[in-house]
Amino acid sequence: MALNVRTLCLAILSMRDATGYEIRKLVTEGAFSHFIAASYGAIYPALAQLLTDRLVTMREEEQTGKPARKVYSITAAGQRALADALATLPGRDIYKSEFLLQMMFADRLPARQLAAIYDAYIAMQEAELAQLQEESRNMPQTPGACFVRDYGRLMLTTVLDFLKARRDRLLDECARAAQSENEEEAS
Amino acid sequence: MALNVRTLCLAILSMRDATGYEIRKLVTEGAFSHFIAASYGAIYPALAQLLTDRLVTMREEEQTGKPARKVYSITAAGQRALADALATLPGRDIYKSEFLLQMMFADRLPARQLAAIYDAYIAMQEAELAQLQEESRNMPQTPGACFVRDYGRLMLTTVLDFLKARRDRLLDECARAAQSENEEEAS
DNA sequence: CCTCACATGTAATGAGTTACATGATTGG
DNA sequence: CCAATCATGTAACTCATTACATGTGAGG
Repeated sequence: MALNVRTLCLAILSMRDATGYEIRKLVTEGAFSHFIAASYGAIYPALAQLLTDRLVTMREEEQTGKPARKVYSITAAGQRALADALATLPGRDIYKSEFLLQMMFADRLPARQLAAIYDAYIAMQEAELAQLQEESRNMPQTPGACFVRDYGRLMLTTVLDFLKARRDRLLDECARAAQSENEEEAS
Repeated sequence: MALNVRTLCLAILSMRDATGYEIRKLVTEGAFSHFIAASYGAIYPALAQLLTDRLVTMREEEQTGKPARKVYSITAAGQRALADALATLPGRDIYKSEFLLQMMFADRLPARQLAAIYDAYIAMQEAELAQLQEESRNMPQTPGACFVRDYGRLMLTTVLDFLKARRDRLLDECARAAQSENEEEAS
């Protein structure tokens, strides 16, 4: 079985108790955000499912005003299910990059736009690196977490170096390619 | 509109005419395979849609025995639609890594299994790099294609260096963590 | 005053995967 | 003789996203 939101919730709950809201935060802004995604519409039903399967338990904490927090904890059965799921994951990555597709056709894009897309991507990666740095401070120091953090840091700095080094060359080559294409059309 | 199979087909057809079968090969084994995925069940309907929208044309080439090849070509309207789609892509990457999730919980995995997962992943990345190298030879030499190829090469070699350098350290740390956890349980 | 953060959840919708169905030719 | 390659396509199904629905308290 491939990675799904249920397994993801189980994994997070194995580190600490959490509410659906907190899980979403971890997944969108926390240590997991760099290699995983999940929305409310997936997380809440997943937690409900885990509860009926008795892989987690839930306690409600009343609050004034806000709806009661539903804090989930993993059970022993959940720990076993997680270990099992982790072990049987096919372990293949899914990488979909709109940016690389755009770059593949860089010479078809108007020069102005290409530069804009490129710089926006650099900014995105830089933001991601900054966030990773931020997270590193209040992150559990398990060997796995450190490994993943270092992995992310290396990848991001490598990408950024490459992007910055190659920027002008790419823009230049694309300008030339567009020019020679125009000449061909004219002839 | 985010990246979908229709846009992907259009993009490939803008480089050269192709059949659905050929598009799938490009996407699973070719230059696009490193940052995109699509199955028959998505490609054939996408081509049919593009045809009714007149963004591509189709000619059948009869063959003895096999079903007729349906060779698709992009139209002028298709070129425009592609340029438009490429320009308006949000340009965000989707990266889902089961491997990194597994690594996040490396100390929970049996040592034997962790090593197996790790080495299998290295082998996978190595295969991917070899394939990229292979492709490079009969690849179009546009600035975009070269950029993407160099990008992929750099990322893969960087990952591989990291994975190989960190292997023994990770295994060691996880063994220690597992040991101290056992001691805690015993006390 | 308005927006953000907190906090839960559902329903409609979309997009693509998996598995099936069919069938000839070629190479080991 | 068996597996792989070529070649098209459909239907059932899974999975998750988006948008909606609801409501308070705090801070600028």
